[in-house]
Amino acid sequence: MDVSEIIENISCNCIKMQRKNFNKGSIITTYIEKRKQICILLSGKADLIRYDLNGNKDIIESFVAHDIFGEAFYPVHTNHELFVMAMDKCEVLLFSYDDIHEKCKNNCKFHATLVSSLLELVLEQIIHQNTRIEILSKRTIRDKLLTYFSILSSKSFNKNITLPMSLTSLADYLSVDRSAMTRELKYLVDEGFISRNGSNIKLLY
Amino acid sequence: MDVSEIIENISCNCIKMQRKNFNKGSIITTYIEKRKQICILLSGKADLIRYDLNGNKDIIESFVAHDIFGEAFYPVHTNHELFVMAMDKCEVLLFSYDDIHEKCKNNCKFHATLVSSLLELVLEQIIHQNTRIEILSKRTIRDKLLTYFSILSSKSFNKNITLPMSLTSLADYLSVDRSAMTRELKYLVDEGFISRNGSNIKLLY
DNA sequence: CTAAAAACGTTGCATATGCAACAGAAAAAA
DNA sequence: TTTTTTCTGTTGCATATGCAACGTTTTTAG
Repeated sequence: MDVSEIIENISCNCIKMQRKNFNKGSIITTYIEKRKQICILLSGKADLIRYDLNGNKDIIESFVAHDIFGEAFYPVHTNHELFVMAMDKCEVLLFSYDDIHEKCKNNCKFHATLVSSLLELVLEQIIHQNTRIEILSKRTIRDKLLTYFSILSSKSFNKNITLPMSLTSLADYLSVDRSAMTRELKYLVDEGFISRNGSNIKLLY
Repeated sequence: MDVSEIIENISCNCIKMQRKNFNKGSIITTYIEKRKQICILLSGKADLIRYDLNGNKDIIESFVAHDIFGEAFYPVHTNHELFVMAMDKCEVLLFSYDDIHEKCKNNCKFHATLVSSLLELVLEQIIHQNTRIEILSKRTIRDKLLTYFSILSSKSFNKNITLPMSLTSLADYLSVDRSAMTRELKYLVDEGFISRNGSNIKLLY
């Protein structure tokens, strides 16, 4: 079962699922006091955001269709306020992990397959996170960029890649200063590691 | 069902599971060509290791009992060699995600509960990773340390914390230079943010 | 179309941090 | 025990990078 089938089977009466629509800019959920909530983004784009102690906005994660998120994925003692904001018109499936985890009274087929497809979605999520960790654990902007590029490149089997986000967002994703990143991009071009035309980048190594 | 129950029920005949023992220093698995492998560490300690292009050893993750790992959690196009090495005597459960994911022919109870408890293990894993990402995305050593400390502190509800690993390992976990980290620790003491006695640290803020 | 907002490219400067090297302390192995 | 290995604390130095500031270009909204 894939996500679309989950939606079709939403009628299952042992699990309380909500399907909601959100307009751009509205809050889909906050990570406060809904410990077991899980959300699946059916369509649209949404960001997991925090304002840190200095008041700076951090985009912690960006979600697209079929991504899974929710307070269930965060430690109990999350000391700063996290919330997910719709960056576009969004359609979201919301439910509680408790409902999934408890044994289904009706032993319904839907329940079992839902758990199974959830597991699959979550595995996807882990892969994303491992990728992110791999990049973030590089110590220089250069290494972060090159690692990011080579992951993009190996995904598409192509030395020519197109950045899927703005440079501003990329800097945020890599957790580096935007201007420092631009500078490093220039160096990479100057030293012949890459060529670049806007967001089209060619790996020359 | 928790992990120990999984082990007891290993007799399930629809899923091929192996239970193996490893001595300190031996390779538990490599992340090459076993795309769907999942491992559960039943006891012991193990590290996910890579030698990067410069020949430097990277400890990407450290696993303890009940942690879950395997190539299934990594992107298909992992261009560097990853392997898991036992850091102690280890007991490991190995199986393939394919076996889990395919519909069980016998519709056995074990299969369903295994998927369910796997989901739980994987959720734990995601929480760990989110924590790691939160720390790694801080831009200074100071912020990484303080974030790490405050997470430790909120877990134990105590301003006095004991580092659960050596400073050398911590520097690796935070992806920073060890000597630079020691220096920053000293600054934090000097400026009155923390007091420290070996690996016992008291948060003064 | 026009106005507003966001993204981009650039630069000077201060400093945080990686790196190398070393010696002493602590822990592990023999 | 003794020996060996790992961990720790420190420092000098070069440089990578955050930060602030600015004008220009591109995108979005009205």
